[in-house]
Amino acid sequence: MINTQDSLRQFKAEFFQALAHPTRIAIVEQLRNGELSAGALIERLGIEQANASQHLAVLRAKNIVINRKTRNQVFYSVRHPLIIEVLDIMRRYFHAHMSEMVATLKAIDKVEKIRK
Amino acid sequence: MINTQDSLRQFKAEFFQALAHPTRIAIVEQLRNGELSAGALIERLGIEQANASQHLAVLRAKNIVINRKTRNQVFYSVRHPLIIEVLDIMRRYFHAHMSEMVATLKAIDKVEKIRK
DNA sequence: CAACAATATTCGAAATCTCTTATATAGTAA
DNA sequence: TTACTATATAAGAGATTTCGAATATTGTTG
Repeated sequence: MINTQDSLRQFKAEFFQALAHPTRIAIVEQLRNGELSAGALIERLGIEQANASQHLAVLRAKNIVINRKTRNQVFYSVRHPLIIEVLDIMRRYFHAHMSEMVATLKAIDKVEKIRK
Repeated sequence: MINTQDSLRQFKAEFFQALAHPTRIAIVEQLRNGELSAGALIERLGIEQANASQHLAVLRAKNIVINRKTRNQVFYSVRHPLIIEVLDIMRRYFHAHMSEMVATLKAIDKVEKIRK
């Protein structure tokens, strides 16, 4: 038996899966300030053309990016501003996380010094 | 050459990966209002004990949940409130997404009707 | 101690993901 | 048409994820 809750979780899981790769996160971040062509993305990220195209296909499949074809170029952009918002929260989370990790390392260091 | 940007993206990707499964999202959602024992989670989610334990291990490894052992039980809780915040944004994103999907379906439906 | 309860870990098979290489498609220009 | 540019897709190998079954660990109780 499948309910709305399950569908919602499935949806969220697929969304997270789509962003669960450094290259795809880099793509979305590059598109933060507006659209870029596939070629521009490839140049900025310094990755293989086929690889970039595959990652873009993943992001497209999950509706995280949309594309617009003009002449023989394809321009990509982030489909919804909330996606950028999620990444921003992640940055805050990362910083909070990092602070804690640094604090923990300092504490360990202190203990090490006392031991000597 | 590895820089902070890359580490940050790696970190974000691993975080997303950790949440990229319906069961793990369900776990975090169950822990939204406070800690629960592993047993309580298993009961609420209706999944295999070993499976739950494996998913909890993934969430632990990425510091998304923390645990506290008391007697012969283990109580889990979400480590950082920003994680809940991310899921909340996801809910908003989902709803925005759904509205668009419904709108699209209605539009298609309208076209279908006009055709007949 | 033995038996039990709660949870974690290991193992192996199936599914999924990621990368590189090769090829296909579509638009443009000569 | 042929050649070229930009992008997408297919195919296959290797890595990772996921699950259930079995087993291990740890704390409790009699």
